[in-house]
Amino acid sequence: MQEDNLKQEFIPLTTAKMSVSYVKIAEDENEEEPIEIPTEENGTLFLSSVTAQFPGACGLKYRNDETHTMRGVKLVEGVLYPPDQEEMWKNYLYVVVFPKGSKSGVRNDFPDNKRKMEDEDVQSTRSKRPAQKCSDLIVLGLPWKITEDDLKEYFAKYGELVMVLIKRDDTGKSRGYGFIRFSSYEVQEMVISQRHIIGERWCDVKIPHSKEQKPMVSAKIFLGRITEKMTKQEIQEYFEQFGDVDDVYIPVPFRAFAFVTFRDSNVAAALIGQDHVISGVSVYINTADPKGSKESAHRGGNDRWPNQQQGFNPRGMHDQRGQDQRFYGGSGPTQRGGNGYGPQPQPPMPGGPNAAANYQNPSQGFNMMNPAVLAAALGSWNSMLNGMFTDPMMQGAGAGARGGGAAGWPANPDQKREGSQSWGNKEEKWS
DNA sequence: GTTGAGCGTT
Repeated sequence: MQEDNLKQEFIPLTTAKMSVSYVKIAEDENEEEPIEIPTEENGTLFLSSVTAQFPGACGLKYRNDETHTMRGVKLVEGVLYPPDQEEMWKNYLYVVVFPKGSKSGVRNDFPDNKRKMEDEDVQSTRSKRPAQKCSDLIVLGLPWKITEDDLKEYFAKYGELVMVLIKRDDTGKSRGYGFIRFSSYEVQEMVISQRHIIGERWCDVKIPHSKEQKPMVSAKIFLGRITEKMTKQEIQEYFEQFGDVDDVYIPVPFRAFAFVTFRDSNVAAALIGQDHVISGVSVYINTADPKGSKESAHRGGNDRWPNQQQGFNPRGMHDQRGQDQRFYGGSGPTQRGGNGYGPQPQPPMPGGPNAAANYQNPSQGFNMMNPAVLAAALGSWNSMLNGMFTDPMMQGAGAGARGGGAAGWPANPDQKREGSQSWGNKEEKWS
């Protein structure tokens, strides 16, 4: 019978031998130029493939033909499933879904989409490397038998992993928890935001307690004396010259101040204490005081800054493939000399090397060669002379010690004692 | 050889 024929022709997803196809995806429906992303061989689409192009994405939706409403795409454990088993992804244009209230950032807040974003903006939007914001994550509730490979396999669906580790006792038995680390902060947030089933057990991924103290270096500055006429865009555009701006926040009942969050906390740090003129208005910059609400405008430079440890990773353990440690170029004046860390000779600052040396404690590896930071620092020259300069970097933050901890893939395969583990083969790219 | 909230070497 006909029906049987039809049935025979139907090939289940699992066994389908389909050639790789592409799915059109864009950030919104009106996008002129969608990106085509390849599916897996069975027709599914890894969310990680999507986040590779759209950092921070947590799903897909599309407008279906019949009801003309938006439909979400089925997502299970990082795998997106085509809406139709026969027609698969069809020719729909899929729209990226971002987590609610998440840092998809300033870019969506522009009132007029028509205005093309500046190159810098595009760069920061497309950048897949939010750099140093990732932290190790603890995975609780693991089945005893799970191995690092299993963990790796499970979480690789979400994004690029940089470290996987399962805690064991002396005998090699799993303690039922482990640590992982992603290279993308967006992925990290997404993974944390949901529960996971790993080997038949519910597992939670959290920021470990040992890390909670370090609230991610503050890249936020306080901006005082702004006027009501100033817009977010205006402020953002101004500060982009010093580095990528992640967010600008202006309290709604106007209160004459705002917050600007940079991508690089060093840029923020270098701006502290300065006066800037934006559209003819003199504004002043201070620390954002992340903690309580201490109205501290004039402090003698004892504001406690969160530890700077994560900022510059001396061993670069989480960037295996030379992800950029260079900073945002292009905006700063001169200086592109070395991209190294650590002790730098006094940068050629106008006005005297002594002051420069004073500005930076070389042992902290504060990188004055970063054009953006340098630019910001140059701007603070006046404030320095005025004695208003506060040096958050001088705090002995002890950048070493703990930072390099247990992260990184096992340096030597010998680490895998107790048979069941296997770091075996495909580790080239990880080591 | 067991167990099921927690928090990572050396």
